[in-house]
Amino acid sequence: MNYRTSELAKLAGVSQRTIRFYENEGLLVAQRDPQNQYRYFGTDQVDRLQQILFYRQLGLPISQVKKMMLASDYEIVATLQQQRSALEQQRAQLDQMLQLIDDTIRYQKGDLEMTDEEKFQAFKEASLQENEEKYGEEIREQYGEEVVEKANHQWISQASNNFKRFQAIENDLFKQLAIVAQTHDLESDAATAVSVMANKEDRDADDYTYVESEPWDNVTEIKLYDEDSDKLVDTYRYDKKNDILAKYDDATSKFVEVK
Amino acid sequence: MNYRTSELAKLAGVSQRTIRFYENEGLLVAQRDPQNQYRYFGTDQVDRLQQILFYRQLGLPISQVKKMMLASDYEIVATLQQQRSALEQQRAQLDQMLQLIDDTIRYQKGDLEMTDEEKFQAFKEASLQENEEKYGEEIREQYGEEVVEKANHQWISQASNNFKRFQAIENDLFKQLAIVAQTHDLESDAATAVSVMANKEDRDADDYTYVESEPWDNVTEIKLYDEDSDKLVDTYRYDKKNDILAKYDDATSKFVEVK
DNA sequence: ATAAAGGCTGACGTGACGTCAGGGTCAAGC
DNA sequence: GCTTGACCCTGACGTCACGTCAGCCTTTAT
Repeated sequence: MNYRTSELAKLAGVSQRTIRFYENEGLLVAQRDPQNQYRYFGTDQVDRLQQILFYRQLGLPISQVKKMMLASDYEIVATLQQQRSALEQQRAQLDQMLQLIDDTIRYQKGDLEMTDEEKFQAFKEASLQENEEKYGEEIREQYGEEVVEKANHQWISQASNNFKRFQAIENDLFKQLAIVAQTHDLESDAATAVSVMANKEDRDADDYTYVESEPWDNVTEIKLYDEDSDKLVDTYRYDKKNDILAKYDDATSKFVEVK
Repeated sequence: MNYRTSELAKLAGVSQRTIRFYENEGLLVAQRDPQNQYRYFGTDQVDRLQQILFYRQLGLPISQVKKMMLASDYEIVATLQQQRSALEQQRAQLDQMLQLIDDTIRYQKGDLEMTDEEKFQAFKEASLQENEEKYGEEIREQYGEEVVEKANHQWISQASNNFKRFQAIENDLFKQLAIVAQTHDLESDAATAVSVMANKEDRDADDYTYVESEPWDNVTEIKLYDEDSDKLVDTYRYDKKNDILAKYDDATSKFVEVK
């Protein structure tokens, strides 16, 4: 059974360009129709392509894949193990980034119950300690004191920067949200404001409320109540992942995207 | 305090190229010495650079970073949330890869304890067409939950491929090349055979030999020796990319295209 | 016979820089 | 004053794994 470029591409779920690229690189071998230069791939090439995609999936660069296709079992396992530890390292880095974002976002939560000084101190200490406990030893062993000190310094500095920024939020965000709730003006700026607020805990105010949500929840429901009657006015859903704000429409009983 | 390019670079732990790149992109602003065009960065730019690197560390592309530097606090937090879920997705993918590698290594290690005959049995039973019918559809799908099965299949598949190649050599190509070497008939079919053989390791035979070559080498040199005298008879060069077979001409000391 | 569909080969684009090459500038030592 | 070496600058090309044309030829369907 012979496949043409497009067929093999469809079979493997990759683009034709990818097939031709692999063939050019020597990873796949095609027979050519002498008449029109069309490529024809045999069944063996289907397996080969599978093999290639398998290695690519693991994040190996093409150059490595080439070697893998010729390597002995032993070499293959060795490379896989190497790749494993590389991926593990990447995962640790991702965890660190997630922490960084969470810390940055969560910072707003405990905000209100502390004085500015306390907040800053707590943030500073917590972050540093966490980082130290988690990664301090490893990093120190690997890179030495200086780099760690420098990293810590940068962290504090960064925290300070972020803190300053959130101070700005502190000063006017709540006011803005109050305005949003009153005017029901949920266009661009307001929508964004709501999305920010959506990360807060349950809160009561005269004229609005919103459900609790963690930073990692992808969809948040926000309910707006009338100032006096305490009656539900509107329900919104914010999809953080796709940055879509939708409003509940009573008529159709569905959520309709806002703006 | 003003920093020069190299100083700022050292301070932030990035390359000079990075600094200049950011300045070109408008992310950093430098004053220039009118005499020599040297860049000078103020302390505000140090903060800015830190901010940039913070966002870059979170994996945001430069285009996003640009927006972030101008965005309101609300928009910044919203973006951070989006980025968080993106990073989480990446982490899930990494976990999947790690699992995939682990399973593969486990399989491979178990595989090593199998005798060659057992291996042979494993793929002998399943013909290629069967494999294709069985797994052809699955190929189209993204690697999902049946990742392990597929990985295992691929290992068998690879073993099968190796075996088939070996079989092909023994049964057909080797003899073909022998014929080629004897008759010196290097027309199309022969050329193809040679090109296939060129992908194999060094081998000795009575009447031919060929140099080692990787599949991605574009030009392969093939040397043919006399059966008895072991004397070099001809040297060929096969250009895979352009599918040109050339023969070394002693008279002109050049390679001349065959056919 | 014509049009649509599909194949081919270049060749440029992507992102965030790394890495020259070629040339000007500056401080120090002779 | 001159050389040396350490800096600085600006293009411009290289990286990686393809995506995306553009231009042209062939096959297939109507």
